[in-house]
Amino acid sequence: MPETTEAKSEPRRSAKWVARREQIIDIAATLFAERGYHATGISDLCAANELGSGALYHYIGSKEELLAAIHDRCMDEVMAGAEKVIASGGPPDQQLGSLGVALLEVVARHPEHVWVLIYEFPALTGERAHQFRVRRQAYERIVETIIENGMTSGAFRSVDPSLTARVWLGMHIYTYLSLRASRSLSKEDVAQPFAEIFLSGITSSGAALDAQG
Amino acid sequence: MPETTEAKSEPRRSAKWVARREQIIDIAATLFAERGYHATGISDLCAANELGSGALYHYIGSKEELLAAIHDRCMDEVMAGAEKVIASGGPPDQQLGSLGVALLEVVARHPEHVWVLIYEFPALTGERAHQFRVRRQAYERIVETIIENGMTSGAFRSVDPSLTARVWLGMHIYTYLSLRASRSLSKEDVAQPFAEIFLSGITSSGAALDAQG
Amino acid sequence: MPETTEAKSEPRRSAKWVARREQIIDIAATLFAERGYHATGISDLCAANELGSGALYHYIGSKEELLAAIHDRCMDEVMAGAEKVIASGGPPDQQLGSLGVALLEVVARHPEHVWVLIYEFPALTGERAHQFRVRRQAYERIVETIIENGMTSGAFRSVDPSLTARVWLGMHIYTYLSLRASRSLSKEDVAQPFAEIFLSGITSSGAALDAQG
Amino acid sequence: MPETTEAKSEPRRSAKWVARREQIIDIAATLFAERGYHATGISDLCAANELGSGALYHYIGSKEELLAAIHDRCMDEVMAGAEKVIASGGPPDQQLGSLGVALLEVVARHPEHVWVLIYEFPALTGERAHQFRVRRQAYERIVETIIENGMTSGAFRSVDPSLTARVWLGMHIYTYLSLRASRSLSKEDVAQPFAEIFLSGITSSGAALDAQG
DNA sequence: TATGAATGAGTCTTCATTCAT
DNA sequence: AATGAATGAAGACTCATTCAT
Repeated sequence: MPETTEAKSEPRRSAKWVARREQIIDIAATLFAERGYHATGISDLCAANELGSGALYHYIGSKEELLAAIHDRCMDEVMAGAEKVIASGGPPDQQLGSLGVALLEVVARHPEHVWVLIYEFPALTGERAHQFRVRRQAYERIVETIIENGMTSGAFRSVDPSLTARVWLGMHIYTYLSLRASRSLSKEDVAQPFAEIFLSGITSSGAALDAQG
Repeated sequence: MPETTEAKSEPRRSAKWVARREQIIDIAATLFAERGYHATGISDLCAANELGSGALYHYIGSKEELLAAIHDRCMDEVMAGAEKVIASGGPPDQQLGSLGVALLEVVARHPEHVWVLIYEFPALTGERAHQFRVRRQAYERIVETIIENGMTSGAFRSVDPSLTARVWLGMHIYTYLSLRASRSLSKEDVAQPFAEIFLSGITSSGAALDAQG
Repeated sequence: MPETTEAKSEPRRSAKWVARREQIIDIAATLFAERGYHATGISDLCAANELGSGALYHYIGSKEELLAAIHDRCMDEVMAGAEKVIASGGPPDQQLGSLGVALLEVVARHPEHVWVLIYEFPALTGERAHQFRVRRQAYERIVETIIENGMTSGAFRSVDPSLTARVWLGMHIYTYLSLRASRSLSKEDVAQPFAEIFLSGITSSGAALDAQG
Repeated sequence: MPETTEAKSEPRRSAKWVARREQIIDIAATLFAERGYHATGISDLCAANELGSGALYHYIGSKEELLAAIHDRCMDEVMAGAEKVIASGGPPDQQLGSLGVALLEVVARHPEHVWVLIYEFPALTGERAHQFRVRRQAYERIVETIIENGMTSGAFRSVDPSLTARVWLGMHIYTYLSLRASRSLSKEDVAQPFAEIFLSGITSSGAALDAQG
């Protein structure tokens, strides 16, 4: 008599459950950053959370969902920061500086999460991988747009916006992470030099560094 | 300065063996870059090489040794290129330009290998992981030294050499790889813009871009 | 003759508790019939009953006890129907017809329960499995006895009583269930044809179908 | 650089591999029939085949594929038998008798396989479940057609072909299996009584049993 | 050189059940 | 009566590696 297949919907969760879940996500981010996603077993996560495997799954759904949660947590904050910067207006060079500060704030707040975001995105599959790519491209587009605006206004010299946006991104994320791995470092130490190097690298002669403190 | 990460008394191998091994390493690099090191199974490698698992192990020793071989292959070429640039002397800004071209040449020649080098180094363990870090630091030191020389000679303004070296590295490797993933791109398209952005970003006012073609 | 498979000193239960338990048993029968006993998890039962797992266990004792309860419920009714038919006497062909109607009435009233009875009895273990076999054999014996009586009285021709009893059983249970799965079907549609096929199949020439409406 | 996803094709297999696989399928059928599909673990299959789990998977693909193989094996033989009977022509009552003998031959040759076929088909999922239903219906259609032909020719009285086909099927499969479970039984012992009961049950008065030996 | 069967520890995940609240 | 977090053994399955041929 096998007939129906019901679709399951996610049950509502208590505040306590949500809090514990976030704790687990953060601990997972640390482990994934230290050892890598594939090298971190469910049993490692259990041990680090002092939870049996069954109880862990009470909170996580699956290992990949955990990875996705780490990604989402960062991306949400990164996008929120970007939107605030865009909303507050100002000249392109100043916007780029603020965007960098906002980005580095997130990276400094959750360096392990960002590390995972950067190095373990190939472990995402299917729809989750797609979603991640879409959001990352949206962010890249924001940077490109500011650069294009700067070119239009004459503040920046003529550059390839897409290539230059990625230079800016690489500088802020990979460089920061790579530095952090070998030195103890605050975002204040780097936001300024990054802005100086990058902005003086793309600013039209004469207009340059005045806006930057 | 090719230095391999093995020590044990290896049996002599025929030229044919060596050639086949290199072929296998290259194919492995492609697969690792496409799917990730952990997601690529021995059976995938067997299929791609049209070889049984026993025969594959004839050539590779172990999966991690294969990964190490990919790393070594890149690093050997990168270090060789760097040494040539250093040996030919010239002013720091010119050296940095040449170093970038040399680096991008390697990346363009073996983009899959470099992708693996960047994204899968956490999969290396023990002595191999250590060796890899040592060599990478040696390269970073070369870049730092050029920057320090430029500061001494007054060509570059006063920057943090270590931080700035990593900006330069990130720009050349991550940025290039990230661009390559979304556009078809030759190294000629990017070496020049990279040099312009970076050098004008760190050059003392007045000295700037004249030396760059 | 309702006999349940439990022995231990059970606490007295309120009428409300008993009512809710029966509700749960019926819902479980539906789920087990749809998806199979093993494929139906406790969490499915919880969801279908809108009850937490703790509360569910308040009523069911264990998953297997639930399965046993489904079995018992059917068997109780089937045996009760059989006893009534035997008690009312009459010639063998007429008794067999009445027995078939009584059996199909139960199957029609609880088709899911019977489906579970037929397809999931291997999931019963130990004493419960034994009890179930004993009761089924008792029913088979009743059918055999009627057939033997018919042979003695000359109404039926000489057949193997055990084999023929099972033909009769298979016809009434499996056939009905199989038909129900593909068509909407009332027991009235089939009780008559079953009796005609079966009785004319075993009746001595000349005596046949007269007794059947 | 994650880009492609290759479709895998089944590798060619040696005769030895195929033979061992069939052995494994047969042993699995026995275990599934004894304990049920869900109650039989991979480790049971390993033990029964004196094989490690890895080696077992070398042959089976998955547990469900094993179940499907058992189903296919039976169905192939059943359908082949049916086609031979159809091809050889003859009057409907004789065809039905031959079909029954052919069916019982398969059931007698692989009783465990057929038991699994009957009781564990709900464990099949997706496309495999669909395929199985399609083939079963095709067989039912063959029986129906013979019955319809008999009605047209006047050999059989007017009955519901679909209902009657299922009576015939239930009689041959469920009844035989049920008998086998409690007695040692050869197909010769039952093919004849089945034919007599069923055919005299549907034959038009006067035409009856003459064709049956 | 090459094969491919075999290994077995290890993977993620599920599940019936219990228990403190 | 009810909740839902926690348990932990067991589930199916994978994988790098070895070895007899």
